[in-house]
Amino acid sequence: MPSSKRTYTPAPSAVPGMELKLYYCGAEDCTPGHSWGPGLKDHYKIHLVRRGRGIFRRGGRTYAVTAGQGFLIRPQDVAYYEADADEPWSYAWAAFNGLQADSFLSRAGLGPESPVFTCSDEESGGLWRLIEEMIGAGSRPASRDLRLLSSLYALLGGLVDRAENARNTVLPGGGSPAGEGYVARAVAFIETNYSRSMTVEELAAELGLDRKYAARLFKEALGVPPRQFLLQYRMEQAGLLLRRESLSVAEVAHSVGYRDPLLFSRMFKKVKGCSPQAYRNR
DNA sequence: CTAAAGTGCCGGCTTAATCA
DNA sequence: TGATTAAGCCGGCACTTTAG
Repeated sequence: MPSSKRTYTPAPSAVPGMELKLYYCGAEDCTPGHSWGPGLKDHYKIHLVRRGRGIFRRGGRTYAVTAGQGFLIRPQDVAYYEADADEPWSYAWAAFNGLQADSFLSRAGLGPESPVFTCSDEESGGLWRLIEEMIGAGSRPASRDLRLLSSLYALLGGLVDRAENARNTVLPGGGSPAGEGYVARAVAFIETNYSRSMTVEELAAELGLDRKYAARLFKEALGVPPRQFLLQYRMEQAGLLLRRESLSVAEVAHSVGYRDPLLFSRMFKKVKGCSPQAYRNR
């Protein structure tokens, strides 16, 4: 009888650990002035501050972070953080990576330009508990991997909910300026749509705002207009892709939303100061 | 070269604060 | 409590600049 070979190859996203994978987690009551960095990591890491305060620096900006807030370090971010000298923070962290990590974080409104988030007491308590669960998962080896992944998904789910709550509570007279929720959504939209030809008009429609008004809020919050931000973001991504020798410049161009490779090269040179080919050769 | 994007100015609308 | 004023939000219009 001829043997019939039967195979099943799951899609990458269905392989446990490819979509989302926990690297490590922990919690610490820091000593005054305790710091890390400046340095970079090859994965995502979320810190959640339970008590005290400190600073987080990334991309030339410094953020004061206090209890109830958290911050995100992204792969290849040059980051630095330091506990306050008088009221050092106690925080918990979860480090992870995976194909879906970036898109989940975008949904949570956490992008390169918005690495700090603020929770209500209730939200913060819930997220803290999840990290405690992760830390405790080691005591049950049989189900450890499943429990860790489950808690990690719940943690990201909690962050997405938090972003949604923040959006709904952003009203005139509320704590933060009305534009911030919109801007976080705009950044998330750009991060998930940069690889195709997208327009600012489309971005504004996504937010339910007039194009000009959306652009104004964007520039006020981030200092650059939306299209400029999109351009820079595309070129950052292109730079990463160019380091992979296997992709041609034309393929990189298409990957970051350019139909015309010549135009891509022109824009790349404008932003990075050298042609894509020269950039790769370095 | 054209369409899209950015910007300044203006004015309508809503909300909040103040006062008679 | 109703009128008045001030401030912020938001979109229209007209114009210039720039990406594609």
